[in-house]
Amino acid sequence: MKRLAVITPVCCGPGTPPIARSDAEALADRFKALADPTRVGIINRLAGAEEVCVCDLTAAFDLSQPTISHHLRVLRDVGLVTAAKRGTWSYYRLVPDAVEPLRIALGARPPDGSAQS
Amino acid sequence: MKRLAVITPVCCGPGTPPIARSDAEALADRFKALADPTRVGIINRLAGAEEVCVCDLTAAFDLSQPTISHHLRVLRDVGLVTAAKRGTWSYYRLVPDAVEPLRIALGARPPDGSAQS
DNA sequence: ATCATCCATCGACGTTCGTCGATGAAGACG
DNA sequence: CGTCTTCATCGACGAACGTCGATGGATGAT
Repeated sequence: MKRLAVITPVCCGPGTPPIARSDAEALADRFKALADPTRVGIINRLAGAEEVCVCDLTAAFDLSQPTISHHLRVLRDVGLVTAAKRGTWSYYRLVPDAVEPLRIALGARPPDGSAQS
Repeated sequence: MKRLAVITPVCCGPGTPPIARSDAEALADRFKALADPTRVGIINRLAGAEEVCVCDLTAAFDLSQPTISHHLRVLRDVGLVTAAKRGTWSYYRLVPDAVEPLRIALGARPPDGSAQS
């Protein structure tokens, strides 16, 4: 399991001090979780539906079931997705609060009120 | 050198068809370039200034000069930054158009007119 | 109880990655 | 010219990653 620190200010601006090492690591861990086409595809599917069953993902990706399970674990470990087991099936969904710091790090304005120098 | 295809629609929405494999690969390549704390730090510095000299980066990161040069090459290869050599020095800057598809893939609304189903 | 389905974990494999020291090209300055 | 500085490339090495087949636990159906 990873730490998943709450990433503090994070972004840009001509006068802003450079990012802290620990924040850069936290961001890099999340970006690393997105650094694979299959995981990008999984995230994309999760973004298009409330919830997705693992069985649908194994069907969609032409990879072995353990491989899909592995990718889901990577995404879970950095907090980008959560799993919920109901009956025999596991359902995954996105965690918007984990995605947002990434957008901000890429220069997106925070959606509303947030610390901004 | 990598392909750097123009990433087409890309995002989300309940009825949207899943992302194409090639688009997922193009996105993953860019995310992979961000999947390292040092490169996140470099991008962050580039976001905070018009241009940054390589000499400043080697001074800032406590890594060897070849290592910094390697990280810059990774970022260049995916088109996230560009280099300009003036005299003895090389200056790097961000390429906003390469960063934007990543924001969009993470669910940020495109800033103005863009294809959106 | 038996069997089938869904899915997570394990162990192994080839590949890719991050880092370094060494080297060399290009320009600045005597 | 020769010498320094700046930076990119090369080659090597250990660590991390993506993939798979095999295994096993949980649940549901017969």
